[in-house]
Amino acid sequence: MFSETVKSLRLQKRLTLRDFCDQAGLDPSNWSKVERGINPPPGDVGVLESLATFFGLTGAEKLAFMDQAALQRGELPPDVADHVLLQKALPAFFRAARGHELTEAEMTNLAEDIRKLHARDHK
Amino acid sequence: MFSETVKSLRLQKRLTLRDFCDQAGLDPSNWSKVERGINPPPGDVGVLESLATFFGLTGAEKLAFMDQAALQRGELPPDVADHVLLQKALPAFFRAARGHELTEAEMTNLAEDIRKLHARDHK
DNA sequence: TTGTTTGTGGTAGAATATTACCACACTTGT
DNA sequence: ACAAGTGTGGTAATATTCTACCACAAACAA
Repeated sequence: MFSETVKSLRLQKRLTLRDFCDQAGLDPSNWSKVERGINPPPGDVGVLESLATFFGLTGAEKLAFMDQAALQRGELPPDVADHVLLQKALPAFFRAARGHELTEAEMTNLAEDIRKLHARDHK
Repeated sequence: MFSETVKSLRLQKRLTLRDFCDQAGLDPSNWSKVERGINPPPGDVGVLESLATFFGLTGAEKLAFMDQAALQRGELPPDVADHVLLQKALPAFFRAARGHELTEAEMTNLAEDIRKLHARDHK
């Protein structure tokens, strides 16, 4: 997820791994492993933000980027982690989905339904 | 969440903190902080499982217990963490809820709606 | 071949996070 | 007052995670 994303973003900029790391202030060896999912994404939010800036990500794109990093680390995004009410909904969400074999399309639909539900509840 | 849960479970068994820790093989000082949310819940799954067993939790109760521990640590439950398809839905879920002030009741409804949606999609 | 550039593996060191130890204050009971 | 039991604060020790360094192999070029 995060690994594929950062690699593809780097390649879009036509940068070699070393050049990219030079410009972004990262260690090439470590980053090579990050891009392959061997090492975890950086945990430091500052590093992630500078990466997002480097790639020109803003708004929703940037948020998704940060979320991907957290999720690949097996963590909750920081703003979710201290969103008390949202956290209360998460166990129910896990319960609903756990143990089911869902196709990717079904999952996408479910996610979209959630969004719509939310919009309806708050119109 | 986890902190309140374990404290209330211990009190239900009418155990002092020290007695409980003796029986469960935990350090009283650390556990005191865990019950107050100062120290994080144990990260070791084995420890959590033996706690669940000690409290007589099984099935859904046990899962919820494990989820609470992970969430209070700001982590995803391990089985969720490597549930690829579920992970794909999470960013959408975060996006849907982020930045909104939801009442607890609304959150509960949302969670319930998710459950129903899921059931419908798979009937 | 020789030199460069690319990505990668292994691992030591640093940085963090977790746990355990010890001493203390506060109660309660004798 | 004393003793025993309760929970807690501070911090040292430990364990874990993360990062950076170095050397290497493959591909490519001169």
